[in-house]
Amino acid sequence: MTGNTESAHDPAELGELERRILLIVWRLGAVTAEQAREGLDRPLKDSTVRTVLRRLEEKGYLAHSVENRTFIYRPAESRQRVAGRAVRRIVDWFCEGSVEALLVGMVDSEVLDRKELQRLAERIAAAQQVAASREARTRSGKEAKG
Amino acid sequence: MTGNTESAHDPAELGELERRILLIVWRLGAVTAEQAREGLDRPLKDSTVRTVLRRLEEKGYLAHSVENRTFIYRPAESRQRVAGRAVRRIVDWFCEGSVEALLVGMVDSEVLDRKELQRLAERIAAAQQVAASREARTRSGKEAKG
DNA sequence: TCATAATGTTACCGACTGTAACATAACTCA
DNA sequence: TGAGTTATGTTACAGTCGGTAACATTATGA
Repeated sequence: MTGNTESAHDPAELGELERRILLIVWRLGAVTAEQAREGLDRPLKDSTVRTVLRRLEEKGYLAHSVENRTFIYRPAESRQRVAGRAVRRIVDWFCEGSVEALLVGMVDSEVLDRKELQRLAERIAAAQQVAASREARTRSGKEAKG
Repeated sequence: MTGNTESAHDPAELGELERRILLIVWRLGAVTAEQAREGLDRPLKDSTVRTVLRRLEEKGYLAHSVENRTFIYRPAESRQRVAGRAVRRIVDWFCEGSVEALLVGMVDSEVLDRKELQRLAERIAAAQQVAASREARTRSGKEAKG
């Protein structure tokens, strides 16, 4: 392949098992390899699960701490944040950056129906409140961060 | 053919070159292998491009017709439709089916900012008009079709 | 020190993608 | 009609990634 410089991580790059395990971590908040293993429907070897957890950490989805010699994995990012980036990428790839075009397309392809749109509009109104207050808070309190 | 009528493919499964070529087809509407090749920034062999076009057709993104012995590739689905399905999948995977949760997450992760949300809300209003009239049209005029 | 419980390391296989060479068929024109 | 041109058909190979796991090593506690 030709040298690909960009792209930190990308949910699309996740395999099925990786995704399932990631979901488990999101659901439980913090897990040991053993707990993750138990959360699966299939019986997989301990080393398999650990490998996947490690890969997820390498990819930036998880972080771990050590507690009494045992790795505790936690999400490095929220589900929504990851999903949001994934959507952003799709928009960039397929809609030339226009979120609106995407939404229109979703309606057009009946991925979204009117009812959902209605609720969406309401949610957006609410989200705008959130965004506004977040912005304010960010400006006042989070200056330290770059 | 894989007699699978729906949800067979997934934009995330596209490689870089595949995606680029698909975008070219979407942009031009209909292309020959040669035209697609010319649309690329890199100089690739004709057979390479044809292979990718064929794979895209196998995956359901493109369809072709023959015109004077020459294959003309056209999109099998609109960009937006594909993007919409991709988003739907992300929502299903990462937000447990809640589009609203996704939107909120996008705001939360600053993938969407307030300005975009504003425009989005406007667009949604417009899209609702479209959806409404589409529905009406569908009910009244398209009855004849099976 | 030995058993136990963790983690570390390494590997293999299959699928997918990028990339292309080589083979074949059909059309055109002299 | 035969050859050149132009298109498609077939096949392949190497690199990467994800699923899966065995085996090695280290630390802990009795």
